[in-house]
Amino acid sequence: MQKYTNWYIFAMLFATNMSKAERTKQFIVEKTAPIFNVKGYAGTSVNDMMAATGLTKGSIYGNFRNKDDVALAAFDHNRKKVDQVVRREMEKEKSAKGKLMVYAKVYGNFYKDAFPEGGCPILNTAIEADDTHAVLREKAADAITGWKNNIAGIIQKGVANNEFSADVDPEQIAISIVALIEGGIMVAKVTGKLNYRTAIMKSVEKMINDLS
Amino acid sequence: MQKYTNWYIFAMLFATNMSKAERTKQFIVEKTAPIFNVKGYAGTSVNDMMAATGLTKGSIYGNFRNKDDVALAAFDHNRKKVDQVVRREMEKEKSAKGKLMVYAKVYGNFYKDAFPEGGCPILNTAIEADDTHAVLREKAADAITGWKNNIAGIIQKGVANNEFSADVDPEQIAISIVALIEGGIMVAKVTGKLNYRTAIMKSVEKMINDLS
DNA sequence: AATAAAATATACCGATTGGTATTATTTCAA
DNA sequence: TTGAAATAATACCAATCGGTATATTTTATT
Repeated sequence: MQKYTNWYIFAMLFATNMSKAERTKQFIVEKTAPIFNVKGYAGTSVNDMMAATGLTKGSIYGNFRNKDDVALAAFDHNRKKVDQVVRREMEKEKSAKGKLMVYAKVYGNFYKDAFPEGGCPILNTAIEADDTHAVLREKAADAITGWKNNIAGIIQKGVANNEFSADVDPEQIAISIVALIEGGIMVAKVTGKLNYRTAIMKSVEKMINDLS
Repeated sequence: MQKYTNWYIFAMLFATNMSKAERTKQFIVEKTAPIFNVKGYAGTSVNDMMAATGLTKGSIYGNFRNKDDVALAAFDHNRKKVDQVVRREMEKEKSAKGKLMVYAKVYGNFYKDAFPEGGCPILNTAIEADDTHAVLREKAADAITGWKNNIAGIIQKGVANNEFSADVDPEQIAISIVALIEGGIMVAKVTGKLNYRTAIMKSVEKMINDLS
């Protein structure tokens, strides 16, 4: 009579539930992520989220506990979007210098679609959250440190195979490249001047070239 | 009978009015400026402004048309605060290199009181306002460009008296120094790591040293 | 097709938002 | 000291805030 064990039924229900829930959750995140990146956390209202998704409060709050949860997921989503482009472009490069130059290219806006609306989510989140939202601030800080470690690792490999000179300080250069790029994004975005961006990216390239 | 002409009475009343009004306006700006710099424009409420000043709405709205006006004045105030420290320190320096190094020193946090609570107001305002508040965005953009011009002018003088080599591009270096410093402030603030800040400021110094 | 559950919509909540009109108080010249 | 103007405090406004409880519709399983 009983075709399925209780365990199986439970598992299927659970799995179905999860996959559907995850689908709508993903939908909400995708639609709200650019808004959080443009208006910021404090500037984005639940009404904005409803307008962006076409869903009602009940639907949104059925999938997320509160605005915070959506904002956190939206940041992760925005970050992943940039990361994917960087990783994809970096795989094409063999040399350490080539890999480092990917950052200058991606953040120098040669790949416009790399960034979500509103610019670099790490930068935006760092500035808004550093004094007001501990969890978001730590997420932004982790992103910075991870990025720095990534660059430092590439530099170290370049030193190891004599592509770069031995007396460079990988950590110092790595965090400086991060700062220069992020500062460049801010400057270029707020002034809207393309030549500012290209000038700063030239400095990034010089910083990389000075390694060898 | 009439000791004073109508014009004189009007002038005195006007002057008195202005000076008193300016005093309370100044008070409101001074007290709210750090809050705008920490919480941002969208994150700062009229209640916050009342709490910071100890004044009521009637008093605040009697001196400012709306929240916008206070925010604009607060930005100018915060900017001036940083500018004053920079200018004061720069007067002590004679050489072009010495003058440029002032930025590394001031923004490298050797003068902690130079910045209002919340960090660099130009950076904070640029990030929040670039997509949401045209007037504030332009103020931030003007600050960036003015700062860049200031640095470029110093470099040009350094080139003119052979302190720097003739083949440097003052504009390119100037905007890059701005970007590196602002990016450095963001990185240092969000991570809280002092060694990040010192590493980045070392790169600023290198950028300046490379001029000669 | 029936049913249970999951997803979404509706309607509402108290609190807070930015802002205003009015009243009370302070300031200051005459 | 007084009277008028300047300033600040009070009380109130509609709108919106983030969030919740309940009702309705969709979805999936047997």
